[in-house]
Amino acid sequence: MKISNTKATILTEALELIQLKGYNGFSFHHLSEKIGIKTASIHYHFATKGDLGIALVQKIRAEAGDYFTQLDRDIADPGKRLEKYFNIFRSTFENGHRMCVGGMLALESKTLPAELVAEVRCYFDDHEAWLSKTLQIGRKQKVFSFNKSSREVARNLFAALEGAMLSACAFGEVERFNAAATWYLNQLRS
Amino acid sequence: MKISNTKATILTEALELIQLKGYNGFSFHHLSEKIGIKTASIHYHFATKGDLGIALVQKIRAEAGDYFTQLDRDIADPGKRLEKYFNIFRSTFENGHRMCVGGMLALESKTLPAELVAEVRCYFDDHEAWLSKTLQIGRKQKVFSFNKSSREVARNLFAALEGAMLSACAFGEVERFNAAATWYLNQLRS
DNA sequence: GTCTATAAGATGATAGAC
DNA sequence: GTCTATCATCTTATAGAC
Repeated sequence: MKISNTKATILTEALELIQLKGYNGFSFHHLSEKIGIKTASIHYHFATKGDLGIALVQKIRAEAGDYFTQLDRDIADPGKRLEKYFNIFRSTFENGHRMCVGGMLALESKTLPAELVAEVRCYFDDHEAWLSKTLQIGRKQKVFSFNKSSREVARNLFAALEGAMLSACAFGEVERFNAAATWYLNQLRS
Repeated sequence: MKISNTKATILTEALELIQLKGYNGFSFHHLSEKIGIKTASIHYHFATKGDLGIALVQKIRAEAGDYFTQLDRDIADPGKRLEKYFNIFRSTFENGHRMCVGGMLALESKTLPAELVAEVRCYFDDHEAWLSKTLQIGRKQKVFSFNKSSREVARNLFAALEGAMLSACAFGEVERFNAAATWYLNQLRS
């Protein structure tokens, strides 16, 4: 689907603001100053703040889906594939110490509109489903080794990755993410 | 140190609000309604919202310190000690799906006063230091097994626990915390 | 599509009476 | 210590001109 320039810019800047300050930590005014547009104009594109949040998560979910397809197509080894997947998070943090938007919104769940919460859960589902599939393939190829179901391990791994991002954010240190991610990966390798 | 009744009540209710909605998701008005006191009265006890946050983290740090002492004294086996430590997080979540306050504030760091951020980092340091000590003892007793320094593993483990809480909060499911925590623990056991 | 103007409520904080 | 009253500011959102 084609999205107008302004609409896309709003989503891009809103993403950064949420990753840095959270949904409750940014306002239409912050957005308007970053973009150089009045708050009323933002409301033209997104009726409410909740609508903006929903559109934002839908957009990043679609982008993640495309990236998953790309990883599956371009990288044969499930181990390398997983490493490359980890880079999404690392790059996010390296780009101004941003948090994963899904994890950020997850912690703010109790203050968000229900439809946005639902979208955030779909975000988790997407990642966990891809991880599950990748882990399963890797186990079949003897690249990974684990006892529980791939679905459960995927959940644990994704949770751990979110925690690694949180820890990195707490101190502003990428190294915290890297060390944790490496540890998790080594636990899974055969 | 002795803390007046009202002051203690404010801290107790503020803790719940932050664990549920985050620092930016709660207001003095929310607090005042829960406690049955006017917002002006809260300002008598804590000059600013930041001061309230700082006092709150200092209080829970002190309580955690007491609990660490208690665990070290009462539970001989490092494995059991760690399991019991995990219960802090489990109970927190089971009590109304609350997030760990340290992890919540960590993600809001970029919107918090500097002194509060420093306090949050001390909170992380406290937990990681105790975990490091416990892991080291456990390794000496062949209860745990790991290659890296106990300090690094402690960081990875604490990050993973925060992630497990985040994941549980995302879906409102304790099981997500339990499954992740069990997995982490099994990775460490000899 | 974007603007000005404005509404209506929330928010952190203070002054001064009781 | 707690209250009423009040403040300045911020926040989401709308109406209507351009």
